[in-house]
Amino acid sequence: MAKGVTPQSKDYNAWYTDVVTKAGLADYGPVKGTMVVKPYGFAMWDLIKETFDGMIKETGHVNAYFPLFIPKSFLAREAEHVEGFAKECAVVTHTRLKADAEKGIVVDPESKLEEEVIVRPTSETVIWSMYKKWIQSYRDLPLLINQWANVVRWEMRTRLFLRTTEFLWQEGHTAHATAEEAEEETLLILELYRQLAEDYLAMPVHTGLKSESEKFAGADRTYCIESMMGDKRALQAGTSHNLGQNFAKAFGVTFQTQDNTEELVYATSWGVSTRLVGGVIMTHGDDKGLRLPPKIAPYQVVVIPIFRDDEGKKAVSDYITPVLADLRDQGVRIHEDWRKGSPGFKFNEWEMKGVPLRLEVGPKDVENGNAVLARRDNGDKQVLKKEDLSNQIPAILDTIQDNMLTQAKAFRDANTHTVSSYDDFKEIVAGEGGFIRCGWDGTEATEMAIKDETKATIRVIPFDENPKGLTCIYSGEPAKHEVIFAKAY
RNA sequence: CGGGGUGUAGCGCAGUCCGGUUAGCGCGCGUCGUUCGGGACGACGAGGUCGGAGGUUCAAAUCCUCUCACCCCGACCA
Repeated sequence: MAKGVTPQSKDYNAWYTDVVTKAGLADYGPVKGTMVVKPYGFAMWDLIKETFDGMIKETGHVNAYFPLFIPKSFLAREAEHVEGFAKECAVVTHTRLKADAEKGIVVDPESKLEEEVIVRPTSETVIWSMYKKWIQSYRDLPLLINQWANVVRWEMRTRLFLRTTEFLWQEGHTAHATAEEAEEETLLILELYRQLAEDYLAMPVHTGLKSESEKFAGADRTYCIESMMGDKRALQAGTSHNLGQNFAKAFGVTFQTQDNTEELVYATSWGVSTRLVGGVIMTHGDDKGLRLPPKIAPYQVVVIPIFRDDEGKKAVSDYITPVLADLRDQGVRIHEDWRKGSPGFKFNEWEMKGVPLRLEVGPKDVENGNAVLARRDNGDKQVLKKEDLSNQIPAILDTIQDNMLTQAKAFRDANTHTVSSYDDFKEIVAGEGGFIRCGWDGTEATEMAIKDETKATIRVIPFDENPKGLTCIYSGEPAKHEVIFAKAY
């Protein structure tokens, strides 16, 4: 592994790419814009997945799987939806290749499909085509299905984890008898996303509503969790959509009510993706590399044994193994690095990989009944008695988890500005950056004008807004909403 | 799709302007030895269709033509 990463202050984008590749999270795939998630990165995704999967199951959702391929015509059923996704769809037009003397291998023109098939950019359309078959009566509702899947959006500019041509996510698709229930579901999921982000990823988020121009194509309303990265730009980390009756209309999904009338079904959809991994990297990372919150760290503790020869190695092993067994019994994820090589090298490597706690065990410790524990979140190093390790370490991991959220929140708050003049607004966006809270008159014209002039967009209309007495930052009209502007990923 | 750039060992690069021994360097990799509490060192070694095709020439990584790929910057996006 090459030494170090590009410092954040020098080039944040280079820092990000360095961390992702050097910490062994992901690599570039052979097709432009594709990503190979390497084992260490996938372990993070697995933990995120397990966590959220548990949350949705506790709230009555079930998993299923719908096909990757969708008839092209389905996409066009919902007008806004097609407009939103048509430009980035991969299309399957043929079903086989054949050998060619000159070019080696070519698409067999004989195999052209009657109806072309698209690779799902999201699954609303296939799912609602099926829901039409499955829903007849109010007794079939609510239908609360989720799937863990890959989707393809042919983006022009890609970045590992943040925006790749193919990515992994979960997409929930629910059907309800009433508008109220659908809204309740949308907000329930948003709350689960907030918990996932804050309680597990230690990533503080604003919750709220997207503006019309930023909402999902085909939704009535899009709610989101929005967070601040280390370069003060915003990351949309999860979205929960109230789809109203739009997809029910498009696919003719109706149900019979208790009093025997026919009504259109209400829908929601919601998703979080591998982008969350990128969010964790950019929320917590520093110039030494990754810093992982314990709850989603593949390894919560890395053990660096220090020894000279086989005899010393055995002494350390005999000394520490029972302690590690005890910790593992408590559910602590531990990695032991018994490789040959200098401890200093290993320290740096595991710091790069963001392991929350490092346990150093060497001859001095064996002699004195100690071990050295170093925290990744704040660099603290302390000597602990061997007997204290197995009860102290889980507690310290909790402390680290809390501290990382606190740090991230403090950073976000320190870089959030409340402004009342457009000059100040522009100065902040062009200069130090960060989130800007201000009044907005609620018009798309204002939103677009600000975007054109500054590149900042409305990230969220937060639930905790207080527009009373505010005027629009741009038009000077009375503010309809207090919103958060920022440059976004 | 516009503008800019780069393709030479696993990675990062030099060499190309001005053609000429066996194509180099750093990191990494392998073996052996000494090291080992904050990125150790030595010795030996493996590894190349110089992005691809065609051309000029006694001779091409180097010159010419064509082509492919990727990266960066702009218009779209979880």
